[in-house]
Amino acid sequence: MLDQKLIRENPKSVEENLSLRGKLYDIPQIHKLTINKKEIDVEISDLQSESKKLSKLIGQEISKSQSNNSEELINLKKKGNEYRNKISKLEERQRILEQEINSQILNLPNFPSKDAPIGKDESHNIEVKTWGDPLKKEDLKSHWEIGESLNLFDSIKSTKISKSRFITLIGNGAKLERALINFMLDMHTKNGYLELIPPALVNSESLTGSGQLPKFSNESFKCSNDDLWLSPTAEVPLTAFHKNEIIDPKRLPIKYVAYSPCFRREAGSYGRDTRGLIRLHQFNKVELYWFCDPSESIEAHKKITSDAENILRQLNLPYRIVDICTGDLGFSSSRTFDLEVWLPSSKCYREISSCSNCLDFQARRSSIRTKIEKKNTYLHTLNGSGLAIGRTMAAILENGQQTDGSVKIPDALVPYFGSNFLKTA
RNA sequence: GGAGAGGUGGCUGAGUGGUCGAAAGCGAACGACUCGAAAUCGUUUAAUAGGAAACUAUUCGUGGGUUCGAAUCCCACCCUCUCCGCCA
Repeated sequence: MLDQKLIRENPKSVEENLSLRGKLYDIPQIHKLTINKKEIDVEISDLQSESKKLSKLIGQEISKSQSNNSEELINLKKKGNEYRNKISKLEERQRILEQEINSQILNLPNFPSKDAPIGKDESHNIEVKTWGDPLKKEDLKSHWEIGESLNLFDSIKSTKISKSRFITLIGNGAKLERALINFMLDMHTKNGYLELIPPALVNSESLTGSGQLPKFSNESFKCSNDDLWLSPTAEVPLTAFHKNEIIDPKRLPIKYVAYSPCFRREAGSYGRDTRGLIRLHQFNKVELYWFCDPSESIEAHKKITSDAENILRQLNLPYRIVDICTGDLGFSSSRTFDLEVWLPSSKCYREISSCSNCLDFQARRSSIRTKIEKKNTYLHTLNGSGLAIGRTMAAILENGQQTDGSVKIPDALVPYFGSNFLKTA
């Protein structure tokens, strides 16, 4: 959430900053509302002050005179009543304005960072680094072909259970999924992250706090009888974990790693990635999350990205890092580095992790602060996948495929998986 | 799901219509004493919004209501605890 005061006092700069995203936002409109509300705030405060003084006076008079319906008292009460009427009328207007302003501000995305490349869409994203040698050969199988031949998962049967875009992992497929989760959690906890397993269902307030609501209600599954949603990413419960808190600066940075299932409706993606493990309504993910001092978030962003990268290196999967341009940035993010893993069958890099610096955007929405020189200050939050499990499995299957149809398991994963190769049973 | 109890500052906990943003204690900070410390004594110690400041307003789970005036009375909701039921 953007700072209401900033919009009131500096609407031009807000508008300029947001325009980098390549969309129009009606800041003058909101600006007018905030000015209007401010006037009413002052007016109400003045009237309340008067009314409070009067009430005290009445109290004093009553205790002095013993009787409580002298003519003087009746007049004073009448005056008090007038105050009350005036105030409640103003408060009504204040409430409406507040709601209007709030709903508009909650729909404004974060400011893009000055360092993010300027551009309209993903074609303007910048590749900043590549690692490893992308496997380029003809006759390479897709991961879903490999999965089928090695009987690792079944999507057809899963449509009976649920619908399309769900998967059932089978035998070694299930075991590989489990191995990947454990491997990643171990790597990150050794590296200073505290492990959390948060609830998979989250309430509306939590989704609003991290930026999924109100704008993207279409992208999450909602429970019909409760104010609960299936969490689309552990970023949501992790942000909400410290909602409405003032965190001792000595505790910062706080670094969490969380395994969680993630649920996404994938509305509007009909026909894309319909096969395999790339785009599912339910997938597992290990998520990294930082709460840090505002002065340290740029460094933290580099660190969280390299912590995610570390997993890809350990697994020996070729990847690249992409600096997301202003027009392609997610709603809550000011700067994002995507990690993209090489998928030989489609001869391209696919996103496997998105590492974002949200600055104080989520912290303000969720009211998470720290003390800096005795002043309460919104801290900064960062998140990054470390990594998406399904896509990692897809990458291992495709990059590790052998001519005999088996798949080589990356060395670092062998202790977790229990053997060097995936073969037909 | 049923019955009961309760939600007050960093914590414990008093407060059932008036000067209560809230006693007392604990904790914390600072000062005195001390070579230093402990103990003791003294002072200070909630947040938010606005304001350069003085100060003003709001906040006793949340939202409404009654009243000149609400932590206190009324209504709705949320949450926690205990007991019963059900259950992995």
